[in-house]
Amino acid sequence: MSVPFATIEHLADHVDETVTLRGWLYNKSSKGKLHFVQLRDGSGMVQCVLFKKNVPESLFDEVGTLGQESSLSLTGKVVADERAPGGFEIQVEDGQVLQVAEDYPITPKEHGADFLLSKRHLWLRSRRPWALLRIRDAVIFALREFFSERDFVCVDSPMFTPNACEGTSTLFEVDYFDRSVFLTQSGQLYAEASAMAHGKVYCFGPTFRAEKSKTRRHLTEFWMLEPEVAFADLRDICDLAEDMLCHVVKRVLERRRTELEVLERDISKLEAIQKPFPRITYDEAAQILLEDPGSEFKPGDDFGAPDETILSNRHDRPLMVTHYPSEVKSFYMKRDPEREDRCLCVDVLGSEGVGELIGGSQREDDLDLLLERIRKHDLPREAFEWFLDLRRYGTVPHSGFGLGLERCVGWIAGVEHVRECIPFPRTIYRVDP
RNA sequence: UCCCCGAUAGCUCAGCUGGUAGAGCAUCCGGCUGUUAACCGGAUUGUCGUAGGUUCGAGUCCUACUCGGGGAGCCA
Repeated sequence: MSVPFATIEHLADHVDETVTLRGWLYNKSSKGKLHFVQLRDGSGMVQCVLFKKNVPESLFDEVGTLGQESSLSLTGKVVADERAPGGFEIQVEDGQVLQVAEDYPITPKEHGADFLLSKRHLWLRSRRPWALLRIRDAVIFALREFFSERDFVCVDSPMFTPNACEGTSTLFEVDYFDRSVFLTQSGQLYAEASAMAHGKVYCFGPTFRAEKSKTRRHLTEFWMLEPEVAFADLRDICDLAEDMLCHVVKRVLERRRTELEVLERDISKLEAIQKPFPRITYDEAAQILLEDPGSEFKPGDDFGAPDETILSNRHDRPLMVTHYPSEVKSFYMKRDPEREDRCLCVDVLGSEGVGELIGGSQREDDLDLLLERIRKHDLPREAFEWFLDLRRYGTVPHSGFGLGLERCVGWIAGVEHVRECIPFPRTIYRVDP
């Protein structure tokens, strides 16, 4: 008689049945003639109980010597037991050890960030990274679902680009046959081209910044989702960002409860993420900061990270700040027709003081104005000719934004550092493993 | 590029005004039929980041360097 395989995630469907689980030994404690094995199989973790009198003696002895992360399969009856973490346990009858692992470096005790990152290929197996990357998966799925339901087409932008989108200091240069090209730092310009073909598009892929940033909010390689919508104005794009964030949070709450609990996330903070998000202008935000003794903000400046924290901490949901001074923003953003020194842009600051999650704008759709800005910013016009074509042939008002995936995951999961929100983080001083 | 902090056992750390190195965990041995980071008893564990300097004597003080962490700027 063959025993069916089961996954720990779906054990509730197999109560009082005998199943075989295949996985790794996460932790073990022995009490003489009794072993408790915490088995993980990728889908979850469950306690397996081996009584000496219930299993083959060789298996009992062998399990007694197993080190952390040894691979094995265990067969037994699934029973509900209040004493077991998770509510279920396996009363083991038989099993097989696949490999005896020795001296696994990551113990159940505390470790430092440097050590864990140097062992990232193994650290992925630990509870916290496991939960976090499953939340990341749910965020990605929910984002694609959201845009698909709204008839957006996913049209990805290239990774290799011939030139900078804004300046050249933050680009990684790559040998490309007999010339050099750069790794993209934004898919936006290409997304604008795609939007003129499909109306509503988004691109989603890795993005590279050679900035020497060393903060909890920065990676040199991160994932960015960038929708671009023809005929949309600033207000449309703000509405879109708001709906998108609400959808993603709702889905994570539905599908990743267990993982949020592993991270000890305060669920009520996520349940508060509902429409409408507060929207204020740069000038209103500036007024708040000028009255705050904790801020060093000066009128006309962009907001620093501490300023963003002050602003976002005033609300229990994301804050949208619009109409920044044109001077501190990019050349492609459209000016406010009512006030030339302000542009039609929005930054979305996550709640709980996490800072910028989204940056977006209505795009400049007038050829002459765009030419003038390219000149003013000293950008190489030849490189932008294809982009200018979009204004020559049927230009329309259009808008878009960029969402930093890892920042979004960190915000939802309540995790401070973005390096935990991507499987293998790349930072200025770390590209291994 | 700038500012701040750190580097001692496999891991996390302690080591006072300078006097030849310590704990917990991991590992190994023994005990235990309900553990939740199990517990109890025993054992093993070191180029104190590197190179100079001061000193009778440096883990400790000084200088430089290397590596890493946090932050600023910039951004998502």
